[in-house]
Amino acid sequence: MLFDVNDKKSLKRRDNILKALDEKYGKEYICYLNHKNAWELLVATILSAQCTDKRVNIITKDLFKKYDTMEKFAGADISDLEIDIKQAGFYHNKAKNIKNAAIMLLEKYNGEIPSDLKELTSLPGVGRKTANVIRGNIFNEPSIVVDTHVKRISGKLGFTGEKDPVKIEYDLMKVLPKDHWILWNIHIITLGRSICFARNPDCDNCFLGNFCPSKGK
DNA sequence: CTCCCGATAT
DNA sequence: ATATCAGGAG
Repeated sequence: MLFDVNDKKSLKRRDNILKALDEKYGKEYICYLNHKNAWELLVATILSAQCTDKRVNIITKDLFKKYDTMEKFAGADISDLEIDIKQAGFYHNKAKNIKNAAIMLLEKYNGEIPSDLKELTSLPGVGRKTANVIRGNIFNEPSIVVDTHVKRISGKLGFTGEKDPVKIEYDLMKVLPKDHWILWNIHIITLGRSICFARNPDCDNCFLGNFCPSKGK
């Protein structure tokens, strides 16, 4: 049961889902990663790859005290930084990427975080998902973040049949009204962590009910 | 497609 | 033991 932009029932079902999400979770652009500025959000988002945001917030609490400027990350001893972020997993890559991203930002961007997708993804460790988090959260640019929850649940809801995150992003751009692009990720993460679990979705207690074609599966 | 990788829940 | 977690790069 795939979404069809020319089908009134599809549009109605989409609107019902968006309305239910808005009423349940609100329309505020909340962020689950603790940060005080754009750079800290970038670091936290790099760390969040294949790691819970809860764990990231534990790590960054001390990390952002020890490295309180971009310059300190740029000059960090890589072995020390690896230990500081080890609990996030993939720590060799992440430590190197965070340090090199800081260096590149200071050299090429005067220490400012760019808003352009190409410029953001040119930074080491920053892919499309991380770049869109920054664009949406820091610059308020309509952008769809396709993470593991959006990938899984957008498929369940019949909003995409794709598996490639970029194709999913383009499908969702057609399905979702632009004022819900940023909200979609926030709402779907909240839903995915509380009801629509990856392992064992709690369909019986899901407020989307029959709006979801995958109910009970 | 594979590798990177620790912490937690089931 | 295994699946999963705000993915990215080679």
